[in-house]
Order: sequence, then C-alpha cells, then structure tokens
Amino acid sequence: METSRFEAPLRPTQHAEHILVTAILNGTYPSGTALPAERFLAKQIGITRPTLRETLQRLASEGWIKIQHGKSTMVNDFWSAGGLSLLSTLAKYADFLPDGFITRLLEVRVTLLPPVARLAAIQQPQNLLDYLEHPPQQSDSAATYAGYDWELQMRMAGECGNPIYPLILNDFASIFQKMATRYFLPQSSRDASLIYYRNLAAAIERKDNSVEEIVKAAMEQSIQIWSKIKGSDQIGKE
Amino acid sequence: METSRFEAPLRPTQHAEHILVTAILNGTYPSGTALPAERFLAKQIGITRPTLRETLQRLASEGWIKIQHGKSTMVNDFWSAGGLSLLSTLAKYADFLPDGFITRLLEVRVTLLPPVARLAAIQQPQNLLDYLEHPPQQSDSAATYAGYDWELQMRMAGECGNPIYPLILNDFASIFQKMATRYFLPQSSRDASLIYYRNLAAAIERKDNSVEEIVKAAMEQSIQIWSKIKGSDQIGKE
DNA sequence: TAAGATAACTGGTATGACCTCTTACCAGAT
DNA sequence: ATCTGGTAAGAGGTCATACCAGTTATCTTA
Repeated sequence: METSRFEAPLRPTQHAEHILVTAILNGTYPSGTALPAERFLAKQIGITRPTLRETLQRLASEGWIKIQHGKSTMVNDFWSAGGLSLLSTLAKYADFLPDGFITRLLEVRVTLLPPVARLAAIQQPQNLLDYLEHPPQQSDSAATYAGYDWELQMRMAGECGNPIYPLILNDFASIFQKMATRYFLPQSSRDASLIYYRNLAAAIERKDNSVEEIVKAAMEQSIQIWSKIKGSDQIGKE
Repeated sequence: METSRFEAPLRPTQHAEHILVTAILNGTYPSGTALPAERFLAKQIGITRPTLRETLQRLASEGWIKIQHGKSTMVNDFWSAGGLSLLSTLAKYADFLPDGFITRLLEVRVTLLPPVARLAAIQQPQNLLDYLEHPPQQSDSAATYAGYDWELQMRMAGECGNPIYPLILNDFASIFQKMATRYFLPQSSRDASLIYYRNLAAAIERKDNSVEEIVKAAMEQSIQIWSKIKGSDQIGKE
C-alpha cells in the first residue's frame, strides 16, 4: 500500500497480469480475437511459460479469456462472459472503469442490502446492536469510517442466514473499499452515516419491520452523496 | 457430460482440484489449518509442482485457500472468505452442498431478478417481447425449458443497463443449470413457467409497472415448486 | 474427388534447479 | 537478562527446457 509513489517492481506473475489486463481493457486484444501463443507471449512479456500460465489460468477463471487445449486462447467479452470476481481485478485498473460504474455498484447494493439487513435484524439482532453501539467518532478518519461501514455490511450478510450474500459482498470488497475512502472524505458523508447507524439501531430494537426501509433509504442517499463527490472532482474521472 | 458412468481419467490439473476440493469439503483439510507444502502435495497427488500450482492459484482466486510467499498455504473458511465464483466449483461437488442450498440461491434470485426485470422492461422492452414470443412447446424437454428460462434471465440482466447483474448471473450459471434440468422435469413446472412467460409479456406491453411484481411472484412460486420437487426425492438428497 | 495420413500449429504436463520471503533459532553486544 | 543481528531451514515464486496431447489445415493416396 505504501508503494504508490515508487515503481514497485511487480513480480513476474503480477507483471503478466498487468500487461494482459491492460491490453485487454485498452483494446490491444479485442474481445473475440485470439491471444498470441503462450510461448510467444511469455517471451514478449519477459517471463517463462509456467509463470505465464499461472496468470492465464487465473484470468480464465475470472472470465477474461477462454483457454482450450489445441485451440488458440480467445479473449472474452468479459462483461458478458465474466464472473463477479472480475471486480477484484478491475479495481486495480480503475482508470478503465466505465463512467458511472461505482454508481452502478451502489445501485446493486440498494437492491441487495435492505432485504439482507431485514433478515439479519430478525436472525441476530443482538449481534448488530452490539456492533452499532460502538460507531466511529466524528473525529475519526475516513479510513476508519470505511472500515466500520464495511464491517457492518459484512455482519449483516453474515448473519442473514443465506450464505450466498457474503460471497457476493466479498467480491465487492476491493472495489468498494477503494471508493469508500473517498466517499467518507467529506465530513457530511460521515455525519450522514452516523445518523444512519443510529436510526438503524433504533429500528432493530423496535422490531417493527422498518429496518429494510431505513437501510434502503440510506443506500439511496449514498448514491446521491457519491454523485456529488465525483461531480466535484475532475470531470469523467470516476 | 457423457462421462458420468465411466471413470473419466481426469486431467492432472482437474484431478488435483478434485482431490483438494473434496479434502477441504469433507474436513480432511479443515479451515484455518495449513495445507501440506507444494512439493509434498504434488508428489502425494501424483502430479508435478507447476501443474499443482496452476490449480492452487485458481483455488486461491476463488477463496478456498490463501497463498503467501514464505508462509504455508492456509485453508480458508470459504463461506466467509470466498467469492461468488465458488458456486461454479461447488456445483461439481453438489453432494457436499448444505441442505437447502438451492433454496437459498432461489431466495437471492427473488431479491435480484424483479428489479432487473423492471429495468430491462423499461430499457429494452422489444428485445424481451421478441424473445417471449417464442416460448418452448408443452412437449419440449426439460432441458429445452431450462435453456429457455436461463436465456430469459440473461437477457433481462443484459438489457437492464447495469453491467453488474450479468456478472452475478454468470456465477449462478453452473449450479443453476444443474438444478433447472430437475426443476423442469414435472409437467406442472413447465406449465407454470409458460403462464409466467405469457403474463410477463403482457405486463411488458402494458408498460404499467407490473413487471416487477409478476417476476417476483413467479420467483417465489419457483421456490415452492422446488421445495416440493426435492421433498418428493430421497430425504436430504438436495 | 473424397477419405485418410501427416505435419504444424496450439495448449498441457514433467523435471529439476535456483530465487526470494518468512520464521525460528542462536551468537554476540548491551 | 535482554536486545540485536545473523543464519539456516522451509515455504512459496520463478526459471529453463523437454516432451505429451488435442486441433486443424494440408497434402497425400485410393
């Protein structure tokens, strides 16, 4: 994390990933076309074939490419063929993300989290209440808020009784954390969340089925807040 | 797919996956413990280290294990550390799936698909209508219905305007297809879906915002149907 | 002309050596 | 006795090269 201003000499396997993913994203290897042969690619990238293959296998499992014995490895249209694990890799190359992508992610959260929160509030209310009793201080850093907020989501997913939701959230983690540190930069964002935490705790205690609505409202509000944040930045630099 | 009754001699890389995943699922390698060293594991499985490593890297990217330079590779609690891509691998070892897992998956669909359908019906109504005009025949096979139903979901996800949803659905694909061929076995299941397709088409044409409700009702009904199907089977053989 | 062998792709696997990181242990200095 | 730094063992990371195995186009040959 501290290597942002240094040219961290990427390990061969990471270097290969960087080369390949960048090339796919910027159109050097358009979807539907064949990737160069492994032997050639390895030499070109400057690593050996076994090392390259480890990276290729990983990329294939995420849906970037399609490997078949005998045939050439093909580049996928990862938006239609890829899995959710793409997000973790995409997060590393956020510059290539389409405009408004984070907003799309937040929209999915609006759909997912409220029902999850409702279930969790029914299944394990005490667990959530215990956690909500110790929110961050107003003076705490954006990173602290980001961590607290993420942990809250994970708890809700973990306690809702459906093991699928944590899996989805885990894939959101990387790209989500990345945006959260920016989201919580303004004091107003942090204040809004503190109110949300308070309201949520109250709703859970009331047990009056208002949890889902409260979470949904908060998630929708977060989209508004985010749109202002990215709007105040350089245009098109989501 | 045709190798079910033959001992398909798995390729070394698949063999390794089978060995490892099975061992993790049945508790041979409990979560939190260290995996044997690569050199040892490779010899034990009967493959070479580079080959084993390709498999290990894949499993790590799915969240089964955690690899760190210098340290021993650790077994994760994949339910809390894994990503949604776990589903594609889990589908191959369905015997280990917890009871009611498919139901949990269908419950997630109840949350996800209705909003997606609503958006898709607004964005690209004609695309959906065209597709819904050619539903399967009553006499068609379960596999045909499974394929048609899946394609419908994918279209809705693809046309809803949010690129995240297709990614989620793609991860559902393997395990979903597996269950769909059983789901559509009874004639009653197929009939119910035909009615659903008809109602959905009508709702899209009306443009009266009833799409979301109709899809939600159908998804909830599918859970009921599924519970009867698995109930009529051997107990506990989800 | 059509069927079959062949050769030239491609990815898949095997060996065995060496590099690098982590850790525990131990000698030397404080 | 404790802190510090070095050292060695063990784990994963990479390399180099050779060979195995599907795919496909081509070039035979009937």
